[in-house]
Amino acid sequence: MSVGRETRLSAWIERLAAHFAEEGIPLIGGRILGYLLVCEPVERTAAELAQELEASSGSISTNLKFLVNAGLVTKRTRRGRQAAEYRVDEKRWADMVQRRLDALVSVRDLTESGMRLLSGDPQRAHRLRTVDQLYTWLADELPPLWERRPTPPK
Amino acid sequence: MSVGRETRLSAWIERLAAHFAEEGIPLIGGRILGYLLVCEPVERTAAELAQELEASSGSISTNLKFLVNAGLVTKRTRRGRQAAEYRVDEKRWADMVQRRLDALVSVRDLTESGMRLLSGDPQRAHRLRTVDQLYTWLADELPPLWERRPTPPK
DNA sequence: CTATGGCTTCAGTGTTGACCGAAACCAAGG
DNA sequence: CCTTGGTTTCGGTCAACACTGAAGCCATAG
Repeated sequence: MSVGRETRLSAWIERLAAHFAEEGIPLIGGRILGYLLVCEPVERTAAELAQELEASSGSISTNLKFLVNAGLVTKRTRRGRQAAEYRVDEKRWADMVQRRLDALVSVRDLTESGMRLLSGDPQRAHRLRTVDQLYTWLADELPPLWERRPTPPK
Repeated sequence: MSVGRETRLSAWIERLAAHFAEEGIPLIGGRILGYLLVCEPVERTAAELAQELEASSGSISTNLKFLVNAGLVTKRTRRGRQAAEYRVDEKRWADMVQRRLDALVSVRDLTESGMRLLSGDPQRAHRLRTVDQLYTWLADELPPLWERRPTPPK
């Protein structure tokens, strides 16, 4: 006996949330993201999310604020509707990825200033130089590659 | 009146540790890494690290175990020496970076399986498709780029 | 075999952060 | 102005984790 699509999607949402939990995004925040990526219709109110994800209204509020602030979710209010509607802004997903790449590349600033402190003692700088060269290569390669990324039309 | 190089290096170590703390590496672990990158001579015992970094022997032990396990630090024991000596293995730093890139790319497995669940409903899959295309591009580009990385001679 | 120095283990402490649920707050509608 | 439905704020709980320091463990030296 096979399980329904919605059940599978629940499991999928949970896996996605677990992945991002490891990267520092709260579990409920990850669930919201996953749910908003696949729900129909695309917009949901905070109350609907609380019920669907079985989370407290407080947690939903906190995490929605976080996601809106990160740009991944947009909030829309409408005249005549007391409830705000939330939806993912899938286009902004790239921003999040870019932030992660930037974090990697930014280590180069550290290795670079470390190398300056050790200038005049190449012997002692040897270990740090190896690391610095790696990050210098990353800093040279990643940003241009990122720029060549195909942006979705429309 | 200017401060000495060792003082500056202490501050540098602290900045490095702070950076990696944000990425989930314990503060003391980060300090050990930074210190082992620039200390002279290159090898230190756990006791020396504890004194130099003003941390408890327990913390040093735990974090050294963690770093050795991650491959970033190697432990060496010598006949006639009761104290083991630790040093950074700067070559292995690339492994850590690769793990981070892999974590990014691995999201593609999630988006891919999500797309499968939504096959047959392209309308509903639209948001996820946008995200999936981004990670597909990353999965196509990053591994080959990484392979082209110049590995240090010697 | 005993003593010594150093490393690791472990129980305990303090802190951080996610989460909950109730209370306060804020429209919009009667 | 009061009510209603919804959202945000806030105090409190709980679990996870970094860190400490003391006790235990090992290996070496005498």
